[in-house]
Amino acid sequence: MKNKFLVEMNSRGYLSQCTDFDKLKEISDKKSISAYIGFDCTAKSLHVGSLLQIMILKMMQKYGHRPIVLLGGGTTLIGDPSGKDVTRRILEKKEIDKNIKSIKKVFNKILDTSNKYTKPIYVDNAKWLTKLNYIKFLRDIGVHFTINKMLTFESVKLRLEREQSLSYMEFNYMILQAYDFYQLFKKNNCILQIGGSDQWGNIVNGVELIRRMLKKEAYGITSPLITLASGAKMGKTETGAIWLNQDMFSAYDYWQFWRNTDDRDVKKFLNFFTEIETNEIENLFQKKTNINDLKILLANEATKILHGKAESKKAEQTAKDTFHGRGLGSSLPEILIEKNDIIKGVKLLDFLSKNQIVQSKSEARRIIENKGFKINDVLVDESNKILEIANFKNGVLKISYGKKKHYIVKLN
RNA sequence: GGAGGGGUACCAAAGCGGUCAAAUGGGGCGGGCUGUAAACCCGUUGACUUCGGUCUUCGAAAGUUCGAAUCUUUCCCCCUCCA
Repeated sequence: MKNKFLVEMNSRGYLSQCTDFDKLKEISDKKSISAYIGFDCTAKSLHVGSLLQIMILKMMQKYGHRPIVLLGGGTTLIGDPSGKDVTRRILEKKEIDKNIKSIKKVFNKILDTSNKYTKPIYVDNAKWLTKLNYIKFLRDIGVHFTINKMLTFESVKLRLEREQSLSYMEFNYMILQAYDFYQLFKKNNCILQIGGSDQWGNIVNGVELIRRMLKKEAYGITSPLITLASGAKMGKTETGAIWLNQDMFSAYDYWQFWRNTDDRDVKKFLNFFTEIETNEIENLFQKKTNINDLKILLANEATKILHGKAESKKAEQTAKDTFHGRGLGSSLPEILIEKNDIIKGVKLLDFLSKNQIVQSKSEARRIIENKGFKINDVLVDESNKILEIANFKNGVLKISYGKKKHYIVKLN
């Protein structure tokens, strides 16, 4: 049962680099192991950029291995310079703790929490990092790191080359991350650290620290950087990030995000973000299944993993109603409005900007001029349009902004 | 420490006394075509507006002028070269 873990990692494309693939395979084939991934807690929610890592943890569970989720309450206090060319905002502990609580929700949704052998363990490195004694730390841990080597790391080199400042605080990040791995190895018998490809240097540091301090072997794996066909960065649109927490990004929007995948990325995404067997995915493509059906499959499966089957079904139905029928989907965002206000007369412009559908009235005007708004599928052709009772059908009205954004307005 | 170059909208970059709410390109948004994709084409991209205009923007502050992104002064920040 356990013996396919690394094989599937590979076939799904989760695997980029590994410190010792054969040895790790040998170990993980034989027994259940624990592996950890660290997550950054700079925001209230993770976004799809972190989803690949979470999928890896989920897959481990399938093969009987135990995921350890490190929510970096300690390291977030410092800020990882990897992949960043500017120092990040420094957060306060209180804010970080709030973020951790919020981020945890997503893991509990995606990962299997019912099996006591593979149930995820949550750790917060603030627990040990904030208690470190500086001198002791330097003597015990610091001796194992040479500045010579640290300077050769990509994250450091990049900053130095561009003559962008790298504070001493940030410079220490990699040591702290290595120390995390050492702690988890010792306390939780965690022999593997997984991370994005930008984490390779940090992970290797941990492996080496463990070898030096404990004379034991630990392992590291990195997942590839996801590249989109368009060349854009995964999960970040101009409008904002694709958040995983439902209160920041609805299940319907999430479903839509996957439904709108570029043709060229569909196969990759099915492998990355669903649990459909690799050879089955291959089959679907062999059979030349309609690409739009595959996108729906992708949206359904991906949404199911994060938001559950019911939400996923609802989103699919809403999409069907909205795009193929003329109905009102139940997952569309709803806006309540007082009946009395409507009787008095509400300017469409005011309504749109007040409810954050657009940023300003000027923007709303422009979009109306560009034929961008519809009320109950009828084009709005005057910018001074006033919402009237007559526009409501059974107390409900649909406003469409472009082809894809729809809002249900209900009388209160 | 010395010499020079520069900070313009989401980004890049022009403008260098009025015709500048600021060329052009990228990105975004809307429309067309389509398949809720890509490519392509068109429009749009500071706010408010009774659609006549009005108000706030070109690193910051002060000044010159009827009038400043453009000139002057001070300050802040970046970059290049030399030591």
